[in-house]
Amino acid sequence: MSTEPSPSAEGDPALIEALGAVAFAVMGELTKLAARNDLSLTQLRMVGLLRDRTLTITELAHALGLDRSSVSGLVARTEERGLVHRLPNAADARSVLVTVSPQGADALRAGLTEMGDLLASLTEPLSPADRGRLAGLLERMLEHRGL
Amino acid sequence: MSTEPSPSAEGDPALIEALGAVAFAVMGELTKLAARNDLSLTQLRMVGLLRDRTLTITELAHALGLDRSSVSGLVARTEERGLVHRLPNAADARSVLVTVSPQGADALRAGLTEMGDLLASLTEPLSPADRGRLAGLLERMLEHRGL
DNA sequence: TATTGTTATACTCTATAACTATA
DNA sequence: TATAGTTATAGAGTATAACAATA
Repeated sequence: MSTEPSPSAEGDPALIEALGAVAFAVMGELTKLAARNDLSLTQLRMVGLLRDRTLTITELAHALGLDRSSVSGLVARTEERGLVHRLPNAADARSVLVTVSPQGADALRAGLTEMGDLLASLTEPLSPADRGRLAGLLERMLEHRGL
Repeated sequence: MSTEPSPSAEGDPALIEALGAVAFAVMGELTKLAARNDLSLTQLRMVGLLRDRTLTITELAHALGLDRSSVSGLVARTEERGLVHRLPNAADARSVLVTVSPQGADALRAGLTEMGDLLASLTEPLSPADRGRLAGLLERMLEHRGL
């Protein structure tokens, strides 16, 4: 091994290729899944984030990695479909609390069920033991990034 | 184990969660990477597909999972930026052959280098042996789907 | 002054439907 | 008739900049 840092550490080309391909495959399937439930992928993500909590526009923007203005429109469109509500924040009159409506919770439940089926089918070629190994490896990657 | 088929085989919830989270993380990073290179993710994907071959609009649409009309506009925008060219197809006057320009090849090279760094950093918490295991598991999932 | 959310604007991506040129 | 590509149209997603209300 070189003693110099490797600015372009190409790593394992096969792994890079596989990670990218799996990411595209999973995202593609998730997008189709959301569309089947008459949602955009971003809307599904947002409803998922709100499943067990209430967030402000700014907090949502941070969690989704989007600009506040993007989230403002996203919430407006999702609210028009009756999946979320905007409530006044008693603690700060400038901000808005976004919550999931009962209808949104139903949509999320349906989406999550489908997602489970989908990802289960993706990992179907693996043995239960290998699935556990895969989960462990992925989780270690995520933990390291604070996810 | 039950003798009945499981219509909603929830599989391993931890694995499902991890797969989704990794897919979002990878896609997010790839999107930012493309943006840094002044490209959309779709444009980067397309240029990548054309790296070592020439494809028609219809073939591109199939490879990208998009409608031909979407690809038509995509190619037009990408051509405006000088990254691809449209050439007549001598074998069939109806169709168009899309190729990467030298400028597109440069952009792709830069993008791929960054992508290598990026995914290498994502898998950095894993030992080389674990990276090999991860690549093997992912590849088995992909092979099973004909990817 | 700083922050929260919204709006105006502009662009990309995507699909459906209708069209043309060619096969 | 069937296929390849384009165009018109529409809607979602996204960002930047400017703004009003509140802190």
